Amino acid sequence: MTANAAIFATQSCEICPIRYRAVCARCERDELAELESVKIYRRYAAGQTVSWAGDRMDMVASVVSGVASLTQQMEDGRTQMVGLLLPSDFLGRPGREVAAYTVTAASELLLCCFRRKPFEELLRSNPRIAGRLLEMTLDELDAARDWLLLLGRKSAREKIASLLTILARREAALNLRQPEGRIAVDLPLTREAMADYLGLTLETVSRQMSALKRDGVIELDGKRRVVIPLFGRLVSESGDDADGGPLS
Amino acid sequence: MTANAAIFATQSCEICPIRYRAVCARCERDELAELESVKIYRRYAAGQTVSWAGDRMDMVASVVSGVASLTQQMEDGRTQMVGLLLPSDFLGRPGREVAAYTVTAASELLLCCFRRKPFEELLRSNPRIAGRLLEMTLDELDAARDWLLLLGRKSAREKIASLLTILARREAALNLRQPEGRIAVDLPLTREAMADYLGLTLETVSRQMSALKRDGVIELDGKRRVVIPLFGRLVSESGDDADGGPLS
DNA sequence: CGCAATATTGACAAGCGTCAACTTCGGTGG
DNA sequence: CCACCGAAGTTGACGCTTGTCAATATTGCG
Repeated sequence: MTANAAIFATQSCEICPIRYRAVCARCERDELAELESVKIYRRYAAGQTVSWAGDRMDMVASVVSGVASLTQQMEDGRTQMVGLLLPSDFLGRPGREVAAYTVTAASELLLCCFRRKPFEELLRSNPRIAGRLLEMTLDELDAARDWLLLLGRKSAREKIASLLTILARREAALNLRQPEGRIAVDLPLTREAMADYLGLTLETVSRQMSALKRDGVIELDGKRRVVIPLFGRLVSESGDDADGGPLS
Repeated sequence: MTANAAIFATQSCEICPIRYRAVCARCERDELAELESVKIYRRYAAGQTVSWAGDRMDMVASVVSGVASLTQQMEDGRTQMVGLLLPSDFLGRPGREVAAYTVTAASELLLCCFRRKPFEELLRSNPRIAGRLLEMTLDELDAARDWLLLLGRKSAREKIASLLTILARREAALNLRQPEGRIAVDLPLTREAMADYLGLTLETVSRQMSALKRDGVIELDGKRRVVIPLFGRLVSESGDDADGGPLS
């Protein structure tokens, strides 16, 4: 992780907003105390790069608040987002020296960082942390597989509807609710970042957002806030079957 | 895992072809003996379904030989492959009751199966198995992220070249070699399965295979064997930068 | 040898990308 | 408080890549 990140004073794990969803979720009080002594908070401004593909990676981290994106680039500049990290998600790969992807703060971002080597030691010694990381990695793999379906088989309109559905579900999950009826969703991504997520151009994203608005599926409140008058309607536009699954 | 699979006699783990790559790779002799007493081999014919999305999943398994595919389907029938499991890959998700994807034998397939519940107990008690599974899951997540780039940003021609490159690398890895110069690769997939992997139609796959042949990038020896006169040429057609990485 | 499954090829159309002009937003400084 | 400016977003015209539908060829198996 590179410089320019503001470093903040350590705060108590007990009152941490991601206490029960992050990699430390299963830890007991005494284990938290151990983590607390070695963690470092880092804050990044929207748009700032957290680390470049190819950089040495000496840290792993949890996203405390904000949104980070992982992206991959081809030589000619074509860009694909390959990870969208929301609060409680884990960043970094134990056992890897060199970052495989570029990490960018999509919005203001707060990370809870650990030095990689000591964290790897914890993974070996603490089955609660190792088990939770395995579970989170399996969840991420499932999410990646849904993303494969989105990229490989969905139309531009379905892709947009799917992304809005995902964001609505994650936002609702933080409030321990199911999304339904009329809801508002924050869009922490620019049109270009949405395009990189969806394998589209930003022009196509813009056109399909306009089309969904014209058809009454969404309303725009500024550029970065979307109101969904009827959540079920959006889901049916996404091409997925209704429920959203009993997963997680 | 459903019926119709032939069940074979237990064979020694010591001489297993995937001994040093599978989930059991780090186990010691005595641990292998424990696994040996509970494993069951199952064999499936090409085209046979191993398990349907939504089925109860009471087993997990390692692919011993052959190829299995994981696929996801939309209500209207659009199909996307979301996993291609080759020898040593792990099948199933500890902690999940119900299969999320349909598993099909793409070629003749031999699985080394364990009942899920006892395997979950092993994960808790045996850090060698848990650690290896975490490592394999992280590798799969990386592979899925490369796949996202392929689906989101590559042309049909680049997609085909990428798939052939992946298969060549995996086949070479089994023989502990680096692919280079003139090599032959088995194609364990039909044109339709290739299309499902690549997010294309089978017609586009067929056309691009013909184009690569016309341009001298590949030669066809029957439908299911591809000769690559110059591996580097194929890689440059794939859109990836040369090396293929020091990964794994 | 014949049939069904698999693969190839062609003609055409649709969806999305490209290039370009224009508009809106949001923050800064006068 | 408002005017200005650059960044972000929208819209239009057009063309290319890939999908669709259909006919034909090839393969492998009984």
